[in-house]
Amino acid sequence: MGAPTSRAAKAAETEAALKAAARRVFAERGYVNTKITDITAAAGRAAGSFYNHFTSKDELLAALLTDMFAESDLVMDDPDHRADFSDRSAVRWHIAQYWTFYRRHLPEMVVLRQAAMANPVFGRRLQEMATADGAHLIGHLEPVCAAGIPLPGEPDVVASAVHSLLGQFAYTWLAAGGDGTGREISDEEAIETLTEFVHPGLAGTPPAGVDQDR
Amino acid sequence: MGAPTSRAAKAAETEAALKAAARRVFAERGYVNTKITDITAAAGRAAGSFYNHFTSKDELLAALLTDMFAESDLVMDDPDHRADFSDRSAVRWHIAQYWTFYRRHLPEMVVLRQAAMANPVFGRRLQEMATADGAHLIGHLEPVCAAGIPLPGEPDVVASAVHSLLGQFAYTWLAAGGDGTGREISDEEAIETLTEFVHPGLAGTPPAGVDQDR
DNA sequence: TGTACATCAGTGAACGCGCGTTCACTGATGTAC
DNA sequence: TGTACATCAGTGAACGCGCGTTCACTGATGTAC
Repeated sequence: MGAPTSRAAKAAETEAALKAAARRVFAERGYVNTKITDITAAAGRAAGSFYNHFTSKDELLAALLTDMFAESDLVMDDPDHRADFSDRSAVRWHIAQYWTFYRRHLPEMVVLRQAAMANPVFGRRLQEMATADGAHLIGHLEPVCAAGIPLPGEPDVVASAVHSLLGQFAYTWLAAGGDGTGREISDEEAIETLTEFVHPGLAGTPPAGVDQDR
Repeated sequence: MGAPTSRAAKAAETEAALKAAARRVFAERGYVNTKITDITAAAGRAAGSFYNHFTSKDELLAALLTDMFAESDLVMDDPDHRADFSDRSAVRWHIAQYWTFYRRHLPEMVVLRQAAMANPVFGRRLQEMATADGAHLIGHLEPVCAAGIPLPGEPDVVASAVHSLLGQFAYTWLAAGGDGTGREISDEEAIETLTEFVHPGLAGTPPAGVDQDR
């Protein structure tokens, strides 16, 4: 920020301004409705400036995604990361990570979803994300299987179900304005409800509060 | 079909041909990537013909949705429709209905999703669908609550979670080509896994196969 | 340190492609007498 | 039943808007001597 001196610094600043502006404008109007001049205008630059940094809107999005994935790799290295999904707090931790990650990267997540529908390249990108999350999840389901607890189905299908639930639920409440009744949801309530909903099905335990000796 | 005689019949046939062509082309290229001339070409008509029947692509989509919702109202009147979600087969029936409906109306469901992201009118339409499904679901959760079984959260949030799961899972496997591993899924496996995943969390019962007296 | 030239980020008016939309025309169906 | 005219679905070439993209230009930063 401020007044950059060197050329490289000025260029970097403009590029960052374009990215930041794109995140804001994407969040407001969505990907397809955003014109390149909307981005440059929001960044306070001339239209032509865009092409000094990106060849297209798609490439700008790809750059935003690269930034995002770099961060997501860091999250997975957190020492609180525990493996056994029969442990409720391990499930909760993962759900909380997903939820807060989604919130932090709302523009990217929403736009990726949108771009995936129009452009196969981003479609594959989104699918790869799902595959990676799935593989990770399947790893955590191993201890459950090993304990002889029956899953609701094949591990990969169960993983995809969990991923579907988290992804769409987060999109609905964080991006699409909820269920249409005007209700809002707190992070706490979202994470708690999802945990309570997912955990019994995965860990083979009855939901909290159900009488177990009858 | 064949050679229509009256003007009205000919017009109706063209309109039907445009709708049918739109469904096909939408399914192939998606909504935003489909040009009006793609639709007319697929229907074997001239470009100008389109405007005798619809003022825009959006209006054509609205017409397709109207047809679809008319059918969805019928489905709900099925006599097999049972209310108590502590009954596993009632849950399964609803999931099966949703799944097969999604499959039958794949083009509409996919396109609505896509259009909802670019056009607030369709965004509201999709939200209304979710609200209606939610209200319906909440009705079925009443008996569960009445039996003193704790739900994973507030009924409206739980309803939205179920809706999220079904909607995204169906989209993933029916429209987006699965989880990226090339795996396919049968109707039977999808419905069974979803039921097994959802039912324990809703009905307060442990998943099938878990030893209950320990 | 100073001067002359080169380079490069940024500018914004202008260009041009793609696609939605129009409209004069055609030929078939409907109506009047 | 026949003729003359009106209506209307469909046609497709042409028009024009919107927006992505270019490019000659500006002024500041960097380099050579």
